Amino acid sequence: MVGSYLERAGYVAPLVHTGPDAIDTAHAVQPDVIVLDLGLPGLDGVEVCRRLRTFTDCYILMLTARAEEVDTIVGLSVGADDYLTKPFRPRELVARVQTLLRRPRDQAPSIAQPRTFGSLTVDAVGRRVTLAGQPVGLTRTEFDILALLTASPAVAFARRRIIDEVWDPAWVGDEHVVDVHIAHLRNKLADDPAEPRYIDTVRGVGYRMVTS
Amino acid sequence: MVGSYLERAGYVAPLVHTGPDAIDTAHAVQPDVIVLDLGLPGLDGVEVCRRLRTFTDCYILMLTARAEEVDTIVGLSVGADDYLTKPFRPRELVARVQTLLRRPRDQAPSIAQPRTFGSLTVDAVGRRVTLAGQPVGLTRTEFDILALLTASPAVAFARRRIIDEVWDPAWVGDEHVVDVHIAHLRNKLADDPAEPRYIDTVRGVGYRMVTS
DNA sequence: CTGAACCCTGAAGAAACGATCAAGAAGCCG
DNA sequence: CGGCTTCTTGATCGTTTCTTCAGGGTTCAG
Repeated sequence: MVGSYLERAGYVAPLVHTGPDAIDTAHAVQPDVIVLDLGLPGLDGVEVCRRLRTFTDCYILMLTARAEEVDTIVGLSVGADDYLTKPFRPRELVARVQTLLRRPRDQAPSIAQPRTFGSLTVDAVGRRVTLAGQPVGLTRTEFDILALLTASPAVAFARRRIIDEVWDPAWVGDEHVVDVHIAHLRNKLADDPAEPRYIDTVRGVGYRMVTS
Repeated sequence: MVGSYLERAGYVAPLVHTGPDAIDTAHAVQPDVIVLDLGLPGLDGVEVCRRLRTFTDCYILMLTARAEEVDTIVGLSVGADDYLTKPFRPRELVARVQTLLRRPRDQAPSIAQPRTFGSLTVDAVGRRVTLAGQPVGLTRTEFDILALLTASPAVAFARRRIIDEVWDPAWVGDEHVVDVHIAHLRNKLADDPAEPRYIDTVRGVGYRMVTS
């Protein structure tokens, strides 16, 4: 469906159905735009995107399932230029592609690099955290909070903001859940709240990464 | 809602509510991104977009009602760079804006920068204050007052105004609480009320940043 | 010059806040 | 369906922060 609409709009649109094929084909044809379905079998779509970004700076338009909004945010941070949530209308897709092609090109695509804070390393794409080289086992929520904080280390995040981004804006409940997860995080990172090396408490507001 | 989310994300986001206002404001502030609601009264949103394009090449993100797919196509053809259909989640909007701003631009994006007054630096997003490079530990209220004053250094803020903005318009109590917090602030900033370098007393009114 | 209004500041009680723990609920995996 | 992990709630405790109050200084108008 995607391919036929793009071709009817005048584009040459080779189709592949697996992640490895996508990477091979991208190498071979050097496309201007890649429409990437996150539901691709054989390899995680985000991972495909990251790999594509290692050798091409062409536009990447992601297709995601409506349910996973988090994916879209990750997608954009991983180097995608735009995304569409399913179900979408074919004309929308075509319009997006056209818009992308009207744009000037980015010379330096931003690949989500692992971020380091002292001996702490946060790999947002691989969802891995290491402390002094040792892997740290974090739960999903703990990781997401840490990923959010480390993504913008200069920003003081309000509890509500953390909830909006990590949970869902529609979430209802006590904002201080965040505190508990932060406590667990600090515990696992051997971080003393009174003398924090990683996570700062911003009293009356929320939390922020320590930037010395 | 749109404005508050963008501001929380660190952007300066003036709000206007009619098409003519949008055009005037765009002329005045030369924005990096315009978020344009197609449902704007007073002028057809598409027409507003067309007129904006006559004098600016900033990014335009359109907000449209889900029902009108045609609008989105027209919108893109008329010069919008992206669009979102309502209802959308605030995070989506912020992510889209951020993606737009990651694109190569002629000028640097105007993300809220730390403000400096002599050797005083106020970082509103990170909620950090430094004096001659040294971090200053402010309480929430102290910081909020300073952030308010520095946001509009030319404005003399009445005590009541400060309370409305920093506390809550519903707050009841003695307006002169502000004085106490100002005193603490001045103390921490080594600011002498008789010879203020940062915070001026406006007798009978309130306080204002020193503008030398 | 003088009184009244206004402002500054220190101190102390009151309120708010954050860290932590434990227990129950919910979710996930086999 | 269990067993296990993870999440959420609620309560407690120590600490920080806010507010009030009062005394004393400063400014301004008459």
